[in-house]
Amino acid sequence: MAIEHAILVALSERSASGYDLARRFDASIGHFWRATHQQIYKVLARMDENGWVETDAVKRNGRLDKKTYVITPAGRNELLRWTREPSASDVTRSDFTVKLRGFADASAIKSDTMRRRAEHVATLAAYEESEQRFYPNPTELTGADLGSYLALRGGIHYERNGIAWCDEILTGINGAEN
Amino acid sequence: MAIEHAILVALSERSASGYDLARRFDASIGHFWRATHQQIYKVLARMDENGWVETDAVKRNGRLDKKTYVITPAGRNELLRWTREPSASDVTRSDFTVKLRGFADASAIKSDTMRRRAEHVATLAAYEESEQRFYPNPTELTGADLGSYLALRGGIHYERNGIAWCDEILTGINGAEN
DNA sequence: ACTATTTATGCAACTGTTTGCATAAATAGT
DNA sequence: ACTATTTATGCAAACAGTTGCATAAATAGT
Repeated sequence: MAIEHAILVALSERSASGYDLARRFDASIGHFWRATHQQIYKVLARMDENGWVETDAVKRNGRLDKKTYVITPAGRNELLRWTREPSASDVTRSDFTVKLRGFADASAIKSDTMRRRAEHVATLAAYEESEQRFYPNPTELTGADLGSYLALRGGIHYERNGIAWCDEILTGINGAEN
Repeated sequence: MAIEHAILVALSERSASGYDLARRFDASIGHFWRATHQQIYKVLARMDENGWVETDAVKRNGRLDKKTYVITPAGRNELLRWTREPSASDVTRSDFTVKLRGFADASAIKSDTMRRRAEHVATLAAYEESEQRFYPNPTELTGADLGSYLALRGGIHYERNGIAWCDEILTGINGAEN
């Protein structure tokens, strides 16, 4: 009930092959919804049966056809229907929080926290670069551009928050050592 | 590679039956790892085979035995081994972010955002109450208590961040309407 | 020329998770 | 007394997602 919709959003921005979609999931959409190419191909086939997407398959002698998927009116309709449903609250399945709560090895948690902090810093830098590059005038955005911008802002908030939490964890662990 | 560990953490705090665990997952651990009772029973059986937990089954004539699960030394060992592994970065599968990015219906997104904001406010209030009640002197915490406290702090950060993002989304959408 | 990577698609097997169903005693509410 | 809820466990089917494998042409690097 969900990767379908992520694919519909991607295809509503621009038509793409399964391969293209896999790369777009790796790049931007993957920040909030990861998917492998195998999974994408499987789901695309199902969506084709549902009539949410159409494909113009290009024969390539010997090889499997190259298919570009296009969202259909029925697909846009489904996207709209789903958008109007209240969204389920996202339960972050957090390995790290489980680990922290268990607190089985303080020094291992400390180094893992430092590693994660560095990841957050790197991702934040990438997001902020995108923000500057693609959205220099955020107050003028409308429609899908506004949506993409606000999604990116969510990522920025998320990473900053992650850094602040890591710092608090490190302070807490260091404090307990004395 | 994960619900097992969440159960080990829960059992390291205190032994419990499958039913108890399901309730504890509903209450506190469920904030970062949801699990149904069916899943918990299945995983407990597997963990028993692995020797990570032991059970003292109490015969109850006619009914299924009542089982209390206790973590074994092998279980504690596995918890320690896992704690020392670097944790996978949590990919929040966020329905809402997909929806926001698609931006298929601004007014639906606006009301969904308001609804989510209210949820964040309510959860934050519950977390803050726990914080005051159970951790009045955070600087004095050590070991598992410190871990639980820092996990709770993560939840507080997460909810505050969620509220801030919702506010930004609402400002953005309202701005675009004029 | 040879080699490695990228483009491009997909099946199969496995693991994980959810949903629906079933059972049944104990307890609390009316 | 009757009814509803809570306690307590679990199977089975369906669905979702991951991992491993396979194919093969085009392109880029040495």
